[in-house]
Parts: sequence; C-alpha cells; structure tokens
Amino acid sequence: MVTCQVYNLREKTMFQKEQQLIEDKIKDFATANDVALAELKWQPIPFSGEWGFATSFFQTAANEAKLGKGEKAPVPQKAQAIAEQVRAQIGSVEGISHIEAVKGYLNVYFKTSDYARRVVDEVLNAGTEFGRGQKKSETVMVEYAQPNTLHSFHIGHARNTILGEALARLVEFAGYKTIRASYPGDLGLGVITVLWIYERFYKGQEPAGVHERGQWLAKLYVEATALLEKKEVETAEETAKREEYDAERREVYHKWDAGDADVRELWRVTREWSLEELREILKMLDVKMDVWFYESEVDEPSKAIVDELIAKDIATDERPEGGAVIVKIDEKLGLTKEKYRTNVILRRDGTTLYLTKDLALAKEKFEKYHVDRSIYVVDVRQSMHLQQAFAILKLWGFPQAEKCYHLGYGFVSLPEGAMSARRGRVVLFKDVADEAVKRVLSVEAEKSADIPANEREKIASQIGLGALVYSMLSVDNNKDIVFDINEALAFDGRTGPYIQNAYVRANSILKRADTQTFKRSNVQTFNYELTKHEIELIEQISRFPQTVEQAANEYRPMVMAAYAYDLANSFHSFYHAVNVLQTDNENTKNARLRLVSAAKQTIENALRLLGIQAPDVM
RNA sequence: GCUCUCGUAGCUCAGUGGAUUAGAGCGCUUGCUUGCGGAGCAAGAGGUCGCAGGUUCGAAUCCUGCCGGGAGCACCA
Repeated sequence: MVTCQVYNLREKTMFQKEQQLIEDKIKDFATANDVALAELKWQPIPFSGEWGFATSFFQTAANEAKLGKGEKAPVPQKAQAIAEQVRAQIGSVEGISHIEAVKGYLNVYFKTSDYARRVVDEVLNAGTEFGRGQKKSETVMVEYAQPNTLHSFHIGHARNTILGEALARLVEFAGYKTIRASYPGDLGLGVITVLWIYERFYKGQEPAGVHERGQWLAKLYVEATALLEKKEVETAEETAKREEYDAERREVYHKWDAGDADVRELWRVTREWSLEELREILKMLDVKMDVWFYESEVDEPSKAIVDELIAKDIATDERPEGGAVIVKIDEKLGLTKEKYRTNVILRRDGTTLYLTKDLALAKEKFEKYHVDRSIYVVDVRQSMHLQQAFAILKLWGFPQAEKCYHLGYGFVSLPEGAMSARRGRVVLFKDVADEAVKRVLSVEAEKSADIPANEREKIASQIGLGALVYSMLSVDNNKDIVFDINEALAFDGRTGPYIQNAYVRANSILKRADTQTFKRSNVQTFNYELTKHEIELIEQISRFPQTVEQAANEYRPMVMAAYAYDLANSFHSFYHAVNVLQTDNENTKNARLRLVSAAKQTIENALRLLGIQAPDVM
C-alpha cells in the first residue's frame, strides 16, 4: 500500500537524526553547566524564509531565575544568553546549513535545496495519497444528513451534510476505517400531517420531477399546518372545521400505528418520493452513504430496550401511577449537581421518543457495525439530548459510550429569523444550487469564451457548489450562520472559486509546458537561489499532512478550509511573481514545473477533502 | 434558576499560553494590460482582542467575577 510510504514531513525521517543529535548536545551542555533545562519542544521556524526547527529557552531561563542562579535579568534576555551559549557549544552539524540564536530561540536551518527537493519529490511520488495518515485500528462512524422525510432539503440540512461529509473524508484520510451513516426521520406527527392532507385534498396530483415532487410535499406540509393550527381569532365555523381536520389526522395516525395496509402503503410511497430527492441531493454533493438508518426501523427495537433498562433498574417505570418511563440520569450516575437531569424514554401511552430511538440506534451501531468511535453531526441545540443519550448508554454498560461525540454546529438562520418548515420560511438547497450555476454561467459568458458550451454547465456546477460548500466550511463548527446568498455565492477573495482558480492556473502552466521534460528531469533540482514566493509555496505544501491530522483530530473541517485558502494564496502570489515558462535556465525551469505540479496536486487533495471539485478550466 | 456557547478592524471571521508590527476576506483608498488565465497580484488606511481582577518570567489565549448576545433544560425532533 502507498500509505505506509507516506510520512509526516515535519516531524520525522530525514532530519530526525540531526534533531536528536542537537538535542543530545543541548542536554550535555545543560549537565556540564548545571542548567535547569526544561523539556525541549521543537517547532518550525516562522518568518525565516528558510526551513528548519527551533526550540526556545524561556522556560529554562525561568527555571534558572526561580533558583536564583546567574545574573538578575529579564527572562527573555537570559533565554537569549542560554541560546547563544548552546549555539557556541554545538558547532557545526552534518546536513545542517547553519544554527542561530535569536530572541531566546535556537534556530536550526536545513539546506534549502535539499528540503525543497524533498517536499516536491514526496508530493509527486505520493500523488493523490499525499498527506494520508498512517492506518489506525479504530472504526469511526460519522452520522449526518438526517432530514425528516416529507420536508424539503434546506440550507440548514446542507450545512449538516457538507460538514459531515468533509469530516468523514478527513477522518478517513487521516487513516481511520470510516462508515458514513444517514438517519432520516420518517416517523412522527409531521409525516402523518402530510399523509393526511395528501389523501384529503391532493391525491394523485403530485408533479413528476424528483425535486418538484419533494418540494411539493413540503408545500403541503405548510398548507396543512395552516389548516390545523389554532388561530388567534376564528369563527365558530372555522373552529369546527379545524377540529374536524385534526380528528381526521389523528385517525390517520391511529391507522398507521395499527398497521393499516392502505395507510402504510401511502406512507411507504410518499417516503420514497422524499428519499429519492435526498439521494439526488447527496449525489450533487458527492456524498456516498454506507449505511441508511431509519427512525421507523429502530422504533420497535427501542421498546425492548425500555424493558431492559427497567429490569436493570436504570429506568424508572412510573406507568402504574399514570406516568411515563423515565431515567433519572444524574441520580443513577451519582451526581449531586444537576447535569443530565431526568428524561422520559417512553410516553405514558407506550410510544417511543427521540431519545428511545437513539438508544436503539447506538446499540445497532456498536453491535452490528462494530463502531469504536461514533460522531454525531447534529445541530448544537440538540446537545442536551445527545449528552443524555450518551450518559444512558454509559449506565447501560457500553464502553463505546465514552467515544460517542456530538459534533454540534451552529444553526443556519435567515436575516428575517429562524427557518421554519411549518411556515414554509426556508431557503431550499436546490434553489441556491440552481442560482449558483446561473451566476457562474453569466460570469463564464464574459470570462471564459473558450470553454465549449457542452462543458459549461458541469464546470458551472463545480464552481457554484464549490462557492457554497466553501462558505459553509470556512466558519468554525460552533458559529451560527445567518444565510446570505450573496455571501455564500461570492467568487472573489476567500472563497471556493479562488482556490479552484489557483488549481486552474497551475493546470494551465502544465498544459503549456512540455510535460515530458520535467518528469524526466533528474533530482538535482532547486540548486539555485529560490525566490521568497517559491519558499513560501513549498512551506505551505509541506504543511498539508499535519493539517490533515489536526483537522481530523479536532473534528474541524474549517482547519482544512483555511489551509486550502492559504495554499492557494501562496500559489497565486508565486504565479504572479515568477514566470515559470519564461525561465531561461532549463534546470531551474524544470524545478519550477515540478513545484507547480506539486502545488496543483496538493490543492487538489485539499479540495477533495472538503468535498469541492477541482475543474481543469473555469 | 441551572447548563452550554459567543464577545478580536466598519462588517464576516481566523488566531486560544511564548519570536518580526495581533492576521485574513469583504468594504474603502492607491497602483499593476505590448508577459504561464485579472475569479488574480502589490500596497495603504482601519484594533483599549467586552470590562475588572488574578495566575505566570510572559495572557487575545488559562482562572474568577461582572456586563452584553444566542441556545438548551420531562412525555417534540
């Protein structure tokens, strides 16, 4: 496998020996001079225009000061003095170009040409695998895309799905076995409400297109809510009508519950209409689910769990007193301060709740899919609910409960307030995606006359969705988003298209170059004075593997989104300052072409992890 | 009442103990076309990092309190 050849550029291999050697020399120095040396932490050198590793002596100087040793001087000065002494002690080291003591830091510099060549070679050898983490033993499940059926997919669902998919890609690329799971809500009063109005007023009137039909169902829901909701002022006649409708709806619910064949069939068919639309949208976002869980499929199993929890004295059955089945979570955990509180796991009428079903779902994840770590990408407002679920799983005895993690993200609202499916106050993802394509096409009409008409639509979709996806991923998880279509579909500055454009430019250079020459060129490259733009670009490229690791470990796609921009930014600057194809020296030109190729590859890998396509032209 | 979360430039956001002047985008100002794609590049203006204490050699970053915004807290999902 390719993965085992990939290593972290920063931390390991090539310069590990040198680092160890210098570390030993520092320790020898400390012992010989009786210096209270603090732990050595190495980091890359910032602002230098060269590469290497550095460590500071602030903590050591502080230790010395506390012991009252040496001259009385501010810590930074003492640190600088120690750094200078250490530097004098070390002398020269094989493979290291020079060592400096600056502002309390010891800076150890690599030979520029060696380092540059190594980074570029590594990227070109690994290709699409560049940055992949070492294979891990844990299996991770990421659960996202949990819209309710018979509603339509809006931009809030889009944030959830985009975030979940990026996270899944990151975790997978970091080396974990990753399972993607969707959990549509296909049960409950909302679903029944649509069944009722469909049968009552609209049977057989559904439009043909997949999206049209999905959106039509959402409109029925709005209309039904208006018919069924008590108004502030209503006549006796209106009240009677409303109560009649509500009785009919209850009847539909009863029939569904009792397993009435007609109602079940209607439920099955309409549910499928919604799922068809969902699958279309996931396809647009290039999401391939591994597992589909449905609320309706965990409903029955969850009832058995209630009995088990009562038997184990985790749950309290208050039904004999006319109550529900509850779990006094804090009490059972022995907590004195209220934290998880008490919640209901079975209604007094014996029907299950959201929490009950999540318990059954978790059991399924653990036992059937052998999940070690379970990530729930769910709106932050459900934080309490999920903490309760995890706490009950722990009481129940699942060790995996410790590795359940709620990735709560801020909700998406509109300038006029929260979205509401009931009132139809939503911005549909499909509408935004269509608008995105429209806007890109109009830009292309003036800027990209050379692109054939039959390719434009596809590229427009890649760029339009790239803009939307990037706008969702470039803010951190916990931030709320007030959706503004002009911001979401901006093409200038810190946006998806900006990054895609860097990729297109790199591609354009490579297309024009005689690609055979640079691929055949020998490894004696970068033996010339690199410009600061080349140095900065190589620096950014080299950071990709550690960025993958950080973004995956912290469950933060934003980290990768920020990186992708910084990388593209470095490339744009390089592109402007260095004309690759007009480079006179053949060797330098080949080196630069290899660098362009490495940059293109790294941008491609970064965009891929974000779920954004990289078009060859735009 | 309890819990969570946020408060950094006009706006939207990064940075969450250690290095040059706290960064970026948008907006504003100014440059860049006989040069690999201008969806770009270069530069300028713009900041008491909510307030007050504390810990530390060192705090936007950690702790405490306060102020201000948002969210959640028993039979919805």
